[in-house]
Amino acid sequence: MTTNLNTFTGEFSYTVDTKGRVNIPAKFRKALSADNEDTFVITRGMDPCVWVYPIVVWQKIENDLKNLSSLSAINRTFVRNTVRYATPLIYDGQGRIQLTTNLINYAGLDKKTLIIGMVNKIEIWNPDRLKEIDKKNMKIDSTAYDDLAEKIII
Amino acid sequence: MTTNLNTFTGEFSYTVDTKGRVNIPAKFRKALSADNEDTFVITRGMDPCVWVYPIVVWQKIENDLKNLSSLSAINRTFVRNTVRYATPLIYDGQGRIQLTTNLINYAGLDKKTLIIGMVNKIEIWNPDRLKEIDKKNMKIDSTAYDDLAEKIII
DNA sequence: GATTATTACCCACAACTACCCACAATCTAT
DNA sequence: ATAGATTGTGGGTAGTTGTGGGTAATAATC
Repeated sequence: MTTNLNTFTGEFSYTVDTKGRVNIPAKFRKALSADNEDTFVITRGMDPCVWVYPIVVWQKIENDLKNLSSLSAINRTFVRNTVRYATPLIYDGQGRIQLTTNLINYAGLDKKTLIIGMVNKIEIWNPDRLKEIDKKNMKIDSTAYDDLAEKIII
Repeated sequence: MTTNLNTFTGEFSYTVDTKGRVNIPAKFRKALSADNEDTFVITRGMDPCVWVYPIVVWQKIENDLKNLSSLSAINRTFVRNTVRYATPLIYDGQGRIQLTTNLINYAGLDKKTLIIGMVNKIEIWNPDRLKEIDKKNMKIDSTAYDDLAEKIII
C-alpha cells in the first residue's frame, strides 16, 4: 500500500453535470478504507465550498456531537448547524456522487469545479470563488501563514 | 552502505519525455529507505521548481497538517495550498516518475532538466530558471549568504 | 389517481494512464 | 580490454477514468 488510507492530496478539475453529479477522483476512491463501504458524507464547508468526509471520519464527529449536553443553547445551535446540511452518499458505478441542490447553491457550483484533497477530507470548489477567498485570507493574515510554513515545511 | 538513507546530494541532467516522465537518478533511488516502498511525493517548491520528498518524510508534514484546527481560515488556506499540488508516485520499472501537467507548467519544465539533491528532498529545475533565480537571490542577499557560510562550513 | 419531476442504474465512448518491451549508452568487474 | 550488468530514453498497447446520455423506478404535485 502506497498512499495512506483516508488521506487525500492533490487537486483535480471536474465538471458537475446537468444532473448535479460530480466524479470523485479515482485516487480518492482508492484511498478510501474498506470500512467506509464506498460512502462519503457531504456537508457545508466553513469556506463557501462542499466538504466531503469518509463516513467513518464523519462518524467520529457525530460521536463528539452526541456527547454535547443539550441543556446549553449554544450546544444545540452548534449541533444543528453541523448536522443539518450533512448527507451520506454512496458513489455510483462510474465513481460519481449526487450533490444536493442546497450544497450546489451554497458553494456556487456551476459546471467547472476544483476538487482538492485536504488530508483527512475533500473540498469541492467553484474555482473562481477559491481564488477570491484565497487572496482575501492571504491579505488579512500573511504573517500567520508564514509562521505556519516555517513550522511545518521541511 | 555508503550513502545516508533519505539523504540526497549531487546534481544530474535528465530529460522530461513527451509523456511527462523524468528519471530519478539511480543514486537517489538507492538512497531511499525501504519503508518508502519506492514512493516519492512531488509538489510545488517555494522556488519555481518541483519538490520531491520521500513519502515517509512527507507523511511527517501531513501529520502536522492534520493537527491544525480547521476553525481558523488561515490554517485552512495553508493546508489547502500545501496539499493541493502534492501527488504520491511510485517510480516505474525504469526508475521514472510521471509528473503532473500542473507541476510541469509551474516549474516551466521543457525537455532538459536539472535534478538537484537538497539533503532531505530533491528539486527538479528548468536549468535556465535556476540560473535566473540564483543570480537574483545572490544580488539581494549576498551578506546573509556569507553569514550562513561562516556558521556552517567547517 | 394521473401527471410530472426526480432519482437510481445502465450503457457508450473518447481521452488518458499504467505497464510492458526495446535499445543505446554507460558503468563494473574480471 | 572485454563481457555483462545497469541506466537513461523512447514508444506500443491494454486497461482505466471522466463524461454524457437513456431508461426504468420512485417520489412529488395537483
